[in-house]
Amino acid sequence: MAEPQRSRSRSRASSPGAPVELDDDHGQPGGAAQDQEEQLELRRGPWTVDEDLTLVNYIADHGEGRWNSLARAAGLKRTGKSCRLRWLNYLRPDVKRGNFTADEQLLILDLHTRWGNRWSKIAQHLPGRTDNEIKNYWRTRVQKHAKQLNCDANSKRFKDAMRYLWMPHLVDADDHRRRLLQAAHHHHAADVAAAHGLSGAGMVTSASSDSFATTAESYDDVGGLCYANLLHAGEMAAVGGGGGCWPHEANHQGLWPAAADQAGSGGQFQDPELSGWVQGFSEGMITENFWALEDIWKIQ
DNA sequence: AATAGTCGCAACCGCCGCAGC
DNA sequence: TGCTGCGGCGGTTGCGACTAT
Repeated sequence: MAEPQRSRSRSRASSPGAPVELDDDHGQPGGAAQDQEEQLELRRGPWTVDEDLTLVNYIADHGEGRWNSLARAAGLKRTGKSCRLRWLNYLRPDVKRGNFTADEQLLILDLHTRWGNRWSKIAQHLPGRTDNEIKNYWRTRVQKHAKQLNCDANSKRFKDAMRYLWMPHLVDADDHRRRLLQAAHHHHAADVAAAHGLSGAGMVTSASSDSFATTAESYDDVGGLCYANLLHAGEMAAVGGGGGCWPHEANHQGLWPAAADQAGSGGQFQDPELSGWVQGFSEGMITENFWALEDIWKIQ
């Protein structure tokens, strides 16, 4: 799928943010002299705070769309494309920042297995995440690990490793985290209830530590929603055709073999070259803090 | 403390498809 | 039907931040 690299000049190498002459952008036709004058003024490179404010305020007043005319009307010396990208990837109020949760990682792996590099399509299933962010995640994290395994990220071998090792453990991590959360909630509820001489049943409390609070927020806000998206059978059927082979779904139906089983005899994952890695993977995963992607791979 | 190497992210690029004329 | 402009997409890369030596 990798497209051959196209030769091009990279203007960003010279003085970021400085006005430069556009050499190509069919959104900027080079016909009229006035247009050429405007093109000479166009900026590239990192956005300034003032530019961000201008764009945000303009969109707040007038809404999105018609990016080229928006850029001109707002007085931004940027291409419409640049404005659109900045808004969608960074300024949009619902854009979510920070590390991907285990849920999100799992979802990305799932959807990439199914759709390949259809980043925008994948992003539609991760609320608040942009295709650019997902693409970056894949290229920097996932492909790095594929490289560590000496296989291509798009190869069957790596996909098998993902399907039978990585994804099950991410699910385990979520289950583990869910249990911890429940325990934390229950524990806290019980404490409060005891203090008030009440039964803890049915009480809704916040987690009792910062880490739990963070985890709870990310899980409830993101993971639950993602799972809800994923586990709608109708959607899955529409998405893939034959949803029965859907690893995530199968796992939740109790049909998905555990990684340890795969590492041993009789599993579907029997790549001899990865057997050592698999063994280490299986033996090293029983820890308290194993939902970070990096942790999963560190044990190799 | 200085330097080299690596990583992650923001932003750019060209290509493609669609809509309007 | 062909042309033009635009929005969207996936691929790529420059650069700052971080880490290792």
